[in-house]
Amino acid sequence: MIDLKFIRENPDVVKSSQKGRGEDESIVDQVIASDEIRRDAIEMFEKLRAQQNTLSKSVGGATGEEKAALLENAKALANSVKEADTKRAEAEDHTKQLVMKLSNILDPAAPIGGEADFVVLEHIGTPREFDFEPKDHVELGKLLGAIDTERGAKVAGSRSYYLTGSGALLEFALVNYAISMAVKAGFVPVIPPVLVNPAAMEGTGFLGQAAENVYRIEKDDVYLVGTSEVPLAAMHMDEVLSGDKLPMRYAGYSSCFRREAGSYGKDTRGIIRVHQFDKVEMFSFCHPDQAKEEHARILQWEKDFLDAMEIPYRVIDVASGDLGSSANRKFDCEAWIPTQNAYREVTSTSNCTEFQARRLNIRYKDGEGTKAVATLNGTLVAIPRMIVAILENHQNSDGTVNVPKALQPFLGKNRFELV
RNA sequence: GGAGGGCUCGCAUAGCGGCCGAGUGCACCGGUCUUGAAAACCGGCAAACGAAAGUUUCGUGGGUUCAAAUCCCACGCCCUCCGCCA
Repeated sequence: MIDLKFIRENPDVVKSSQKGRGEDESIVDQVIASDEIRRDAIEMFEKLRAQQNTLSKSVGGATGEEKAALLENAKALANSVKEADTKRAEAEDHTKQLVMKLSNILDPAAPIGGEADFVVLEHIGTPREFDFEPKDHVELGKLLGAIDTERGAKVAGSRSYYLTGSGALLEFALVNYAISMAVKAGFVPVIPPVLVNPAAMEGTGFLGQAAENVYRIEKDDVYLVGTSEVPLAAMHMDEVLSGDKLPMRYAGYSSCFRREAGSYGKDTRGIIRVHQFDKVEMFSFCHPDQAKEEHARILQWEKDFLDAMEIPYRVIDVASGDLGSSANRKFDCEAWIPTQNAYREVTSTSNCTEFQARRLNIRYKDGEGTKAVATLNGTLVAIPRMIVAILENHQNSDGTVNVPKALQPFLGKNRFELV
């Protein structure tokens, strides 16, 4: 949610941001018109209410005829108050609905355009030259007894899989490495609920355009989260944080559930795009003035992780049209996937500035008052995609796979053998 | 799933339909006193919007009333007991 006052004072900024995203800019004028009605309605209501309060107080002290007369007046006034209150509520509701339609204001530095208009910020590492035909992760997963997509489909449908043997061990190693790295960096490790209520889902912005990708358990009115960003952000919903404790950083480990509606036919082979996976997510509540620096730090931790996995990757500055509605800027790390001859997204970090916090009512307090915090999120490791990257990049001609040095202590071996 | 109890300012509690945005204790902040500290005493201390007047907030939402923390209804959460259960 964008600050209403900001919209009122800077309509052009909001409009050009909407335009940059390819979204409706006329909402801005609608908001401003609705806001005027809203403010008038509030003023009207508050005036009448003040009158009513005074009058009501005098009724208590009065007696006899005087009291009867006062009551007469008070009754009439009560009706106008009720009417004015209804109008006020409607106007506030209407305005809020409009404001909620607006996406976060773009960082002016974000590239403008659609999915293909990203800017490559840097390349790290060099894609390996194979002196044999590299196998893809599905084949390697079979040879190593690490991934079983066939039985996954049998039991749970398409885009489902079993991680077995080395695959399961690799997940534990990745998670352990990620969590120990996060703890060293000062993150509080968290195992959050993955079943959340509508307020949490709505507040983090996943019931808008992203709603079709969310699993909902209708009977109990709860949702399965697609990322622990949801429970981590909502953890401090309706709270006032103390300014001197910022930034507050959490590393959440959870399963993530995604319907993947609208991605039929995309990445149907293997475990690049699945309905359920585990992920370690970084989340930070920070001072709005420091959000950009924090964003850079989170990106650096993502890079550190990929460096440790010894995987070649590039960092892109995601274009405006491809940002989530809460993000004002987003960087993706894309790992080199040899058999696809392409870089594919493995981690992603978004700066949501105060947008998400306003929706969730999360503020901080310092000497200057109480204001919305900034929230940022970033993937430390999303298991399946990292497994794909590791298997494909570190494979040997016989199908065995070398374990990156950083993971060796967690696995107790330096190579995954064939089964 | 069944039965009961509860949700008020950081914590603990008081609260008769109007004198309650709300008392008390603890904690906290400032001061006096003290070589320093403790104790004692004095003062302050919920939040949001607003330039201010003022408005809103006693779990949430509705209702009754001129007037609701206080009465009524629904929901949520917490606690205790029984049943079931990893």
